[in-house]
Amino acid sequence: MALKVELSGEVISSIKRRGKYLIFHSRLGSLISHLGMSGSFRILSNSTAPKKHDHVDFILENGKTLRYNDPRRFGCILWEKGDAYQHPLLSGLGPEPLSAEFNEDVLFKKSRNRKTSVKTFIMDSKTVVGVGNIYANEALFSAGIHPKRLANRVSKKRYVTLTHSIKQILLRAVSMGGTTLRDFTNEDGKPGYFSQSLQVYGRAHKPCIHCATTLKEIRINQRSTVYCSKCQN
DNA sequence: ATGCGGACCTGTTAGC
DNA sequence: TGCTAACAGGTCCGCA
Repeated sequence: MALKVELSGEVISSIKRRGKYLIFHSRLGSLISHLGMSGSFRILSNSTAPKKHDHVDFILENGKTLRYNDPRRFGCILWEKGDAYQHPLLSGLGPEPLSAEFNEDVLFKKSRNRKTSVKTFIMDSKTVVGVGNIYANEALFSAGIHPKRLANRVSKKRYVTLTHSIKQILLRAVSMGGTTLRDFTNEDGKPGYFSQSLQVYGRAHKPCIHCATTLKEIRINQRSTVYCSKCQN
């Protein structure tokens, strides 16, 4: 039972981001979208023929079309006529990683009753948003913390370091246009260059850049986890 | 409440 | 070279 929304003539008043969700605001309500692992929005001329995995077009009055493409279909587009931030997918999200609300005190406090691994903990969107598998791996290496260490067994001092690492890695990755592993590109169709700066992710069985120990790879929650057994504990 | 495994879907790559 | 299996950047859900 699809929800039908009449958007003809509606004005997109703003486009915001919360975590990895995009929110298109208009007078009637908000469109909430997530790109999943493979989704993209592109601006095209109205006459551009659809290609494989194009799913949604927003025909704009300036002769352009905003087109949503998602091969793997892990992404979504939802309509919320009320307050988008009260939507169940958004209401429980933790702080933005680059905001002042994300700091060592908050992270440490949240960790105290958590018996899961610190990697799972920082990838949990209720803890903090924006830390995906790649950046979790990189941040833990940078902070010298073993990914399987329990969240409640990480000291305050180390959460200070970890908080700093998360912020710094995300800032650097964003400034370099993100991390292209396969086919991700930015709005100009160019790849992100942070993959060239990755220190552990994708480097399993290669030498640690600090101590030359062979990097180990394990699975945590079915996600690839690479770390240095000497530098991280 | 928390933690874990499974699910969603398709394309690419690794391995036989 | 060709087929098959495993794996991939995310995150929600349901069950224990």
